[in-house]
Amino acid sequence: MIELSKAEFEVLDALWINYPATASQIIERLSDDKQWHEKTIKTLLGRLVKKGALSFEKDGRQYIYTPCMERADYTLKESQNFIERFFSGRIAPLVSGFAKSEQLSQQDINELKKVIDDWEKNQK
Amino acid sequence: MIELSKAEFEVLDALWINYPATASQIIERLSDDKQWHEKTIKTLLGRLVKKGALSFEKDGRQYIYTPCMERADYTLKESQNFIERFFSGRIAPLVSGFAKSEQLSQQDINELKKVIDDWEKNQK
DNA sequence: AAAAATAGATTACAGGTGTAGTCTTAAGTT
DNA sequence: AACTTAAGACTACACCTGTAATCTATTTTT
Repeated sequence: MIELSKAEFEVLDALWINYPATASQIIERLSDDKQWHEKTIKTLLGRLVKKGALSFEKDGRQYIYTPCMERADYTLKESQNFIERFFSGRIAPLVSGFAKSEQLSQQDINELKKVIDDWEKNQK
Repeated sequence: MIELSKAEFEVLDALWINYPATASQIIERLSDDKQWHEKTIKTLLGRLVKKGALSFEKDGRQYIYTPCMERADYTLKESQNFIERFFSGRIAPLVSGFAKSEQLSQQDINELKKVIDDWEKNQK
């Protein structure tokens, strides 16, 4: 699995919003939430390319970036990893922790029920 | 929130198994799964103390360590953080990702149902 | 008592990370 | 044509991390 740092992930996440995209577009998207210097983001783009998380094509002297993987695939792997490390690979204890500390809303519950429902339909 | 590295967490996790405990006990516990050198573990214990994750009392020239927080509290915070970063704070998409990629067993489903059930009882 | 083992403290060191600054070169502007 | 701007490449640098080795002082052991 490609290992990304927090900051690298956030840059990739900005690209996932819509791609392919240029560095300036990505910088633009990140400017709302982050106070990152343009140079910082470019460094991170370079590192992402080096790690194989992004590819690019040249357009004049600009690069047009594209992610090398889908967000859902990446987050799934990260989730598995996380749940393995903290909950021995079982997902219910994580949810249970949220429930016990009142972190679950009725909406969360409804969504979870739907996930379970869909899963069960799929088993038939 | 105290930020722990992967290795630091694993050392703390060995202490959570049973505490208070001495460095040698922790080293002993970790020896099954890890090929860490004794010195490595002691370095990590030192860093955990410095970060405020552990405290200790002296017993002769040994230290007797105790975690400064509970495992459930720590993992809850990590979970919140994780879910915030990858799923905008909503838990269902994480579970849904597992479901879609066939990562859920019947046992997981049963456990999740129980969590939901308990939650609903608690609402009444 | 001298020697050896051991506890923790201090030091080491390469690779990752956050956060840019400087360099080089090409494109746009005057 | 000369000047300025902007794109990416390269460099920087402190702190974190994994992974110990060495130092110092105290117990054990012989």
